Amino acid sequence: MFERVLIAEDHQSVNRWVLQTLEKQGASYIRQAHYCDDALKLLEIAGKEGSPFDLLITDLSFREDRPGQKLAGGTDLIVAARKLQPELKVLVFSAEEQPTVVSSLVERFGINGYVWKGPRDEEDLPAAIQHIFRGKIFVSRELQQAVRSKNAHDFSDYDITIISELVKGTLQKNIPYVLAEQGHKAASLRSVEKRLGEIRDALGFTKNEQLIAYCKDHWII
Amino acid sequence: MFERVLIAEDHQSVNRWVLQTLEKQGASYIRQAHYCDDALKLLEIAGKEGSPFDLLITDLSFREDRPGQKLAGGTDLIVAARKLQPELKVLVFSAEEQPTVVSSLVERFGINGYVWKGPRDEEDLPAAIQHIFRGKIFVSRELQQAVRSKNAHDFSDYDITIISELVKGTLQKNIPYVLAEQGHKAASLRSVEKRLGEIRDALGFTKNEQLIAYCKDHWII
DNA sequence: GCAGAACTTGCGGTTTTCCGCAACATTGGC
DNA sequence: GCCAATGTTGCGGAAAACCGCAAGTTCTGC
Repeated sequence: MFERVLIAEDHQSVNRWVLQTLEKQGASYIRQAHYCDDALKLLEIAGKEGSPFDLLITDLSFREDRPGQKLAGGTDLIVAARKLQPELKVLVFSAEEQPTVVSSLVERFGINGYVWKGPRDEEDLPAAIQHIFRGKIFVSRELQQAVRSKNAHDFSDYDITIISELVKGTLQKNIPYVLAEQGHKAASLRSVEKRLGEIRDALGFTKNEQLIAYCKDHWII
Repeated sequence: MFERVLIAEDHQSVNRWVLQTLEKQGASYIRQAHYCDDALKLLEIAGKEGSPFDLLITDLSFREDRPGQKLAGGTDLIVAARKLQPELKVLVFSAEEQPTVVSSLVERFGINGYVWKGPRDEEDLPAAIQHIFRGKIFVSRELQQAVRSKNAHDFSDYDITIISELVKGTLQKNIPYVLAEQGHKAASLRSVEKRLGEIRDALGFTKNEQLIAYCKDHWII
C-alpha cells in the first residue's frame, strides 16, 4: 500500500478522517497541508530529499483566508504537482459534483481518482486508494457516467453468460456445461475460474460479490 | 418440486417452452389448455378424480376465436379455479405490464406469482416456480415496485452490515472482526455463516451472488 | 508452413465457504 | 428461580472456489 501520502484539505474534520483511513490502510508517513502552497512546498521538499510522496489527496476548493497565495485551488495544485513529479498519483476528494469537472480532471490532468464528498464517501475513499494503488482509476459511482472509465472491463458475451449464471445460482463448477451448450470455446472450469479472476482483477476486486454488485450498479446485468 | 401442473396459454410456441421448463424441473404430469374453459374443465376433472393439480400457470388474455366461452380471460379462470380449489398455486405468465394489474392480482386474487413475458422471462419463470414451490410469492423484477413483496426478508442492520462487507470484498471469515467492532452480539464466524444461510434460504437462493443481485435490485444496499 | 505468442485445459494443493452437530449462553414465561 | 425455547459458538468434515504451473492447442505475422 502507499507509504508516503500528502493530504491537501482545509477542513480539519475531513482531514482527520482521511488521515485515519490512510493509517488503517498502512500508510507510514502522512502529511497534511491546509493550503495549496504549503502542499506544493511539501512536495518540493520531499522530492529534493529523495523521498517523494506516493500519493496526493486533495480537495478542489480552499478557503482563501491567506493573502498572496500562488496557487488558486486544487486544480492548480494538481498541475504544479504533476510538473514537479509526473508519476505522482493524485486523488481528488471534493464535494464538487459537476460531471464535466470530473471528466476534465481525468482527461486533461490525468488524475487517478475522484471521490465525491457525498453519502458514500466513507466507502469510496478506501476503495479509491486501493484502486489507485493497483494502477486503476477510481471515480465515485455517482459521477462515473461522466467519465468513460479507462479501466472498466469490457464485458463480453462470454463474461455476461458466466456472471448471469452465477446470479441465477449456478455453481461455478457447473457453468462449463452451460457454456458448452451455448457453443463457447473456452468452456472448461479452469477457464471460468480464470476469466472471473481476470475480471475481478481488472476491476480491482477480490470477491465475486463485489463483481455482482458492480454489474448491477452499471446495468451490465 | 411440483408434480401436476396445468398450463393455460393459447400460444403454441410459448406453451412448448413452458412445458420444457417444467419438465426440466421435474414435473411429472403436465397438461395444456388453449382456452380458459378447457383449463377449468381439466381442473374440475382432476379434482373429482382425487388427483388435483398443484400449480396453474396461466396467461391473462386469450384469443376469443371460439364462441360461447364462459370464462372471458385469465382473471376469470383464476377466480373460478380458486373457488374450486382454494389451495391451488397460481402463476400468471403474461405480457401485461401495468403494475396496477399485477398488484391487484396479487392482492385481490392472491396469485402466487407473476412472470412478465419480457426480456427476462427465461430466467424468471424457473425462478418463479421454485419460489412458489417454497411458499413464496414471485413477481418479475420489472413489476416488483408495484407489489409490496410479502415474503421479502426483513433485512436487519446486522444483515446489511454483513452483506455490505461482502460487497466491499471482505472475506467472510474476517467479517466477525467488523461485527465485533460495531458491537453486534452474534459476531462469530459461525453466526455470519448461519445468518447468510438463513437469508439465502428465506429468499430461495443458494449462492451469495444471487443475494447480492437481489439486494441491488431492491435497493437494500 | 513455421515460429512465437496467446489462449485453453487439466492437475494438485491451498484457501474459503458451507453446514450439521453439540455444548454453552440468553431470554421469556410461570 | 427454573425450565423450555431460542440464540450463539466452536468444531470438524465436505464441498466449492482459487490459483500457479505446465502441457497442449489455436492464432498470428512473416
